Amino acid sequence: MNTFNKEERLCSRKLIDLLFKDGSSFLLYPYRVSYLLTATSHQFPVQVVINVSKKRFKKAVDRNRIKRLTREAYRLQKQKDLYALIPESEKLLLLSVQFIGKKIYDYSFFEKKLSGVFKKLTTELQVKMTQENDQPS
RNA sequence: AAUGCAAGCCGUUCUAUCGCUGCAAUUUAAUUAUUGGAGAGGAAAGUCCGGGCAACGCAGAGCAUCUCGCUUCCUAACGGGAAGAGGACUGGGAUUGAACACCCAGGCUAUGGAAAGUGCCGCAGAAAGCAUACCGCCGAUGGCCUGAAAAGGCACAGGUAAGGUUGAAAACGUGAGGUAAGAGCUCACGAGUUUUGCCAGUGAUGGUAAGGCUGGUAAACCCCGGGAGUUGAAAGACCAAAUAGGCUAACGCAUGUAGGGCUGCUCGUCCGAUGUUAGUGGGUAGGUCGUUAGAGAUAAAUGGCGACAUUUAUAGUGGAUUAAUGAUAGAAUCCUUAUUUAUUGAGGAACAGAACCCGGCUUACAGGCUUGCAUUUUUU
RNA sequence: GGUUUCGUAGUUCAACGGAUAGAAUAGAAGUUUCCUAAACUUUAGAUAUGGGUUCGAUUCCCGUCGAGACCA
Repeated sequence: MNTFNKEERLCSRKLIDLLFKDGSSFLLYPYRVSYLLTATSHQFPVQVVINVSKKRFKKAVDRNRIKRLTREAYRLQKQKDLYALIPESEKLLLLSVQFIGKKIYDYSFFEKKLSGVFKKLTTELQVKMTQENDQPS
């Protein structure tokens, strides 16, 4: 299902603080992505926050448009690109997508870049998990 | 018909697919599922004013602080609006040798008081306000000299703001009298201002008669009159587990002492230290309410110059909270550009996004429509 | 969402309502030096913006634009 309702958004203030304090991040223009794996289980495997800086885009119309385009791209791609590649179902992935570009692009641009973000994210996660598995043993 | 100005209104539309947030009905263990219907603005913006609403405070009085300032009306209220009054300005007319005053039109106007007091008015200029007199004028009166006297001379005491240069501004302007020379010192005409009386007007004010006064500046201090308690939905109310211990009541201590509260201050006024017992239950994170039917909207009639008011009828209700109102495809409409002038291709869709709610103000705005006024051209 | 402060040369700061807005640095040109630095001389450069009050505004008043700070 290509849904995107409230359970898939990251709303808890505590979890957001935790994400920005302890999470790791990478940069893939025009996005800055932060992520953190937690042990709590949830209805959906990922909760996401989409973020546009008020300093870069002064007008609320521009900010709204970027957020809507990003959200649309996320909604349509998450099922096959993201959920399929995340291995463990008991864990919850906290995700933050910040837009740091200078201007507004077409929808196709957002679609392409977000799929790139998903690929990079999954590879990084796999590396992390193999490290965690190695350490205790 | 075109152009310009002013006012008002609108400010992309339709179809399909995939989604988001409320609402109603049915349904479910469960916002679980189905169906239906709804979902940004004229400025939602700036946060510049005024309110509603809420909490805190309040025996009461004064001071300070901030703010407003022609009149009448509208409004819940306003620093907003309507209609007027005055003012300087611009254009035209008339008058004249030329202008001012006068008449008409236009937009503008924070417009109480300079006759309570204080300050300031650089440079220039004699002087910027009780005129400390540079040039000039006079020297009547006093002084000195000549002379018998009449008179004349000197320019020493002094008098003088009419004339000169300066400046944004020069002691209200012009003319006459007056005088040694002069001076609103006096008179006539005129300018402004103010007090009183009469007339017109609800009133600001205007007209008129008499009296007084005459540099500017109050968006300098200030004076006069009106208004304002403070803080803002991150206000505030409710729900609920664990832990430190705040508050209330009674008794005791103490006897209104130290200290504290009451908007910034003062007067004034209220509470009032440690202990024991009993009761109640705060902060933090989360949720629900506050939260959307309102000083509402549209239309008609009536009243009013108008802002607006009254009555009747009609239609229906955005409500998110890391924050919904969207994306893609196609078609239509409009604009720009290139090729061509049948057309075809490419690009684009003004300003801008609710955050408790209203009334204003200010600012941004592609394009279109309506009305009024002005100018030009064409036709009759 | 609310409260509040401030805009002056490229930069950091001055300036009772009063001649042409000042200083330090940075820039440009020149002197000096074999060359550079230092030193010296000269020079260009600004009141955020639109109105108003006043004879006169960086300063006073009002409206825009922009930049900060604070309130959980």
